[in-house]
Amino acid sequence: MNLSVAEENYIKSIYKLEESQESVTTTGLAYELDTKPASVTDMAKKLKEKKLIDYEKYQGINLTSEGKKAALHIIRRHRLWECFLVEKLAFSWEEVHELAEELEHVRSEKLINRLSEFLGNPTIDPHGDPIPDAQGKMGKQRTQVSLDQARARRLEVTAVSDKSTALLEFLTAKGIRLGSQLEIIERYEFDNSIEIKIRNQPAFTISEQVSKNIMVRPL
Amino acid sequence: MNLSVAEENYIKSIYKLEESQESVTTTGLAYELDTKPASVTDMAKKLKEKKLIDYEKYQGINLTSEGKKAALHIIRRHRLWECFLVEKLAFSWEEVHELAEELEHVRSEKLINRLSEFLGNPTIDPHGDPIPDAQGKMGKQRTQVSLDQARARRLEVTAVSDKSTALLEFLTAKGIRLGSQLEIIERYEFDNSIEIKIRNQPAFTISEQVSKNIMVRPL
DNA sequence: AATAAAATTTAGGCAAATCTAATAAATTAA
DNA sequence: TTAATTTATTAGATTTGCCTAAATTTTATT
Repeated sequence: MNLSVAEENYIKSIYKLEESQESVTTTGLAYELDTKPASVTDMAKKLKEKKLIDYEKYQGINLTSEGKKAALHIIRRHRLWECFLVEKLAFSWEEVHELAEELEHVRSEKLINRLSEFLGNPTIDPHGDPIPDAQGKMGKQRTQVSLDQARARRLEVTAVSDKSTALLEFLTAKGIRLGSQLEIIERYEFDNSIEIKIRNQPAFTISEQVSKNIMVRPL
Repeated sequence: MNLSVAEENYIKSIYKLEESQESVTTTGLAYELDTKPASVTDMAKKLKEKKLIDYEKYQGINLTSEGKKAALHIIRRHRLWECFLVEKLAFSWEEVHELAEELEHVRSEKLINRLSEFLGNPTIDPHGDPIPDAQGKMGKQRTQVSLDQARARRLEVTAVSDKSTALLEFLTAKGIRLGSQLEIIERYEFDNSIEIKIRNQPAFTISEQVSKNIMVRPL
């Protein structure tokens, strides 16, 4: 199956939305891809034709198993390039997403498998997300919840959902990275902000918007 | 200046043709890009508009100094990726050209400069071609001639002009690579074929078509 | 110099991916 | 359960990059 860059981006976004939400809507996908609903409808017809999605007028969009397989291959490429950029070229985690968005569209099984090998077949990327293997199989996500819903008091950061430079720069500035050990000091019901503390540094407060995007596991 | 992939490929091909020939014609460029003359005319108008080429109807095409600068940046990306593929991912020299054709279109100064550094700032690529530096400056090509025109008897292979898999596989099969030391045994005027010998291996004959594409320097 | 041949350009079209504006369906609210 | 609102789709254009066929210009030949 030969996909255009545009088609690959649609498949990837549909996968991403399916992962978090229940249903993928025309408007939601348009928002995710920074395009217009009319464009999404057009592309939906094409992807249905290629049997990558199930789609009926007004009924929303779902990846077929073939679509899912395609998505996992794209995600594999994306995450392996992110690893390369961070580990070999010393980029920081907030810089790699945009670059990987471009590199992921170079379609060569051999290239990507060699790259994986070169990197020691990593299983998680710089944002804590699992990397599908050559067959598209993804290691179980470690049981993790977002920080705003965590029940334990002492937690370890396992991943970050939002890959925007803005969030990642903020986290870096606050000293939060993968593996950071946090202690919840206080939860403020008014705006759902949380006061947290890392090691023996002074405590600070983060908004709900931020805590929703930090994935953690109890320590 | 933001160039599309198509525009970058045109610029690169024009540069390549200017390097070898004297004038770049519509038909020649169409052949190089595996497209039609009419398409070249269309694109010529666009590139002229962008001040990357000098172009007047029926008068052929020439890169402006800005066009040349753009070409050197693309070539730098191409050749650095080739180095990466060969040195880090263990690809052979006949496999890397096609992959680099795709990777070269990822436009990030930072990425390419980090990559260069990671590779130890190489100055020649796996086919013996010089790599432009970050400013687009290229180290002088070592004085080299193609094998069919070489006057000395003992020669060293410094580069290969044609990057086709077909030629490179042939050379590999014959044991010819960068740095190989050749001895010319005989030249046959009839078809301009040449009998050569490497080290203490048996001599063999290569066609003019092949020898034209092997660059050498006298030993 | 006139004509034939080759090279180049123009005209008109097509496919991909997008857009805006208009329409239709589904959902929510009154 | 109508009406209002939101969501989704269609219709019709646009841009980029390419094409074929026809026309034009340049170059080569007699």
